[in-house]
Amino acid sequence: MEEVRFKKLQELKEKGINPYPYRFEVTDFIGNIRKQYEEEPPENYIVRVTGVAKRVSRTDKGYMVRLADEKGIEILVFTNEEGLKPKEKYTFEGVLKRVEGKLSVVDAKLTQEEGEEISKIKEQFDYDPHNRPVSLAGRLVSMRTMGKAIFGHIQDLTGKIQIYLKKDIVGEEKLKFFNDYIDVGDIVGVRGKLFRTNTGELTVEVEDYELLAKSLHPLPEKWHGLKDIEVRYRQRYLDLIANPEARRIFMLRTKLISEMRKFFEMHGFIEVETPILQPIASGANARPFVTYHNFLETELYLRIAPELYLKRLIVGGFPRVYEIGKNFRNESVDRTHNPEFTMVEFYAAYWDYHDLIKFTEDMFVYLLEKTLGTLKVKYGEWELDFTPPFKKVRYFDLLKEKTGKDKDFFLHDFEGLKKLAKELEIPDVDRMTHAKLLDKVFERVAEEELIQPTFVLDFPKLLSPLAKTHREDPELVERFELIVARYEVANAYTELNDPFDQKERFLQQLKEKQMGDEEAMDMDEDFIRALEYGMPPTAGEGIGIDRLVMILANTDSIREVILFPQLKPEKKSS
RNA sequence: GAGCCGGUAGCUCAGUCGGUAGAGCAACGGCCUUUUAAGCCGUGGGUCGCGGGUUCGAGUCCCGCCCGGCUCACCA
Repeated sequence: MEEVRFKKLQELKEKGINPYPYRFEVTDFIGNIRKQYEEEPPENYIVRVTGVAKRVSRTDKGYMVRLADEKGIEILVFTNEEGLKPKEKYTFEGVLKRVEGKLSVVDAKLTQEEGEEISKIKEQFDYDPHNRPVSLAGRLVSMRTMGKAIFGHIQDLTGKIQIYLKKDIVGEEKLKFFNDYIDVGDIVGVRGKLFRTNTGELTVEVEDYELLAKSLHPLPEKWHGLKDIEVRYRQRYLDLIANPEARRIFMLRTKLISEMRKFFEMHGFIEVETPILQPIASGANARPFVTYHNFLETELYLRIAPELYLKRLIVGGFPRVYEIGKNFRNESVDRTHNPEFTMVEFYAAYWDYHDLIKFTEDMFVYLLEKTLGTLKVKYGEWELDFTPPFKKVRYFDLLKEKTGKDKDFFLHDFEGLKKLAKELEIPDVDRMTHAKLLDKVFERVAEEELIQPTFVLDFPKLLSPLAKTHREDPELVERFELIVARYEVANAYTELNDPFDQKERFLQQLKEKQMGDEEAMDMDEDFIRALEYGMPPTAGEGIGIDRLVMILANTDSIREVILFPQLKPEKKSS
């Protein structure tokens, strides 16, 4: 198949036609053009339509019916009704919605009552484009040749639009060229006028077109798309071409990050960049990647967190900073972990963690309204409600509620805690430090049930070497985690700015490391020195972007929200 | 790292008890000037993930390996 296309490519070159030309004047993105002539139906707009079923197709869940009225105007109906037959007349009641740009009736049910004409409904939301001239470009994703005319769809990131070439307008030669040399998958540019076909679809009547790039490989199948998960990740470009859901998720991700930047800017934060190559990997509990700089003759680590650098900037007098960027952790890869992942970390001088709670709620409300337009998010079986104030619960209150044991037990009865952990069937209990064990027990008994957005407040000090001691309890720190759908989405605290206390905490971490905790933090002497110059009272927070996108996109795999997730290299079979 | 599941045409998938490797879409040739999962007639297309073994005979059974998915263990 590739050979046929390669032959076409050769022939084009022989004809003196460049199959890879330099530019094409585009008047707009396809989606923008469609938006101008297509109105979005209101939420939950119920319609009743009557028409003849022209085709009944099975989909993943139910059936898709192409329904036409007497004038031939068509609408798509998605239904679970069984036994529908083509050429029969039906009336459906359902919700009017655009599916991939086309007006459709979803969740439709058969009804005996009188239905409206399809054309009446479509007129309200699909406008006449009045032969407006356009120049559009995109990938040809389908083609239907009809002798002296050709239909097809071209697609860009923003949408699809039908193109129509007929002999009378485009000319015999150009029509033949399209038939002979243009394939599904090629990038083409078209110039022509917008009109609606007999069935009501917005279409470019092509006056002239250009091949903009030849595609040598066939595209994935148009109906089932690309399902092979491995190919979807390894060749993400194919996934993006073939699967609208993939495009939707990454558009959502882009939108979220862009709105996040706006929100920070609105609140006086400036965006900064701190080193990814760091001589000391500290600021989080994780194993780093190690690399080597030839000229400096030194080992460097890919950062596991930007925290200690961002706080140096607070010392330097930047009162509100944020950084959106990658962190790298050399741990295993699974459904919720990629070796490189995106976090936003932000720090505000003169705030404490109470300010951050409010700020976080405000930010989530803002982001949700800008991206999904709702505070109630469907995630798997659950409906997550982000209406503030979010639930708040103190760390040890939650533990006490679940286990009946109090803070004293967890912090001072190491042997008792071990026994409890064993009862909870936590593995490798005997090899864990006190801090690690406490963390595990909390995860096992408490996080399981934290589905709705919940702030867990006031963590034990031994789990938080960079957080400031709680003003009311020396065994706690002023820290919270925001947990949503069992994921730790945000982690924040009033920052420790006492250099002596900070040094003690690092020393404690070194002890933990010696006791076998590979992820304990390293001492950063210069960071201590920075604190000695004086860091104002400060609050800081990190939000995991990937996990947040997972929740908004309603997916349970981090690989669905990272464009190019890490996979093992493909082995060449040579 | 352990357990379970998967890998068959470009894509989506069938493949019975071990007995000639299949369908739809895509491709190729023909017909067709408002089609839309277009339609109609015809044609070609396979390292059955890789390597070994058992067998007269392996996509199918056995062993090893590669890649992916899920679950578990660790980081978020």
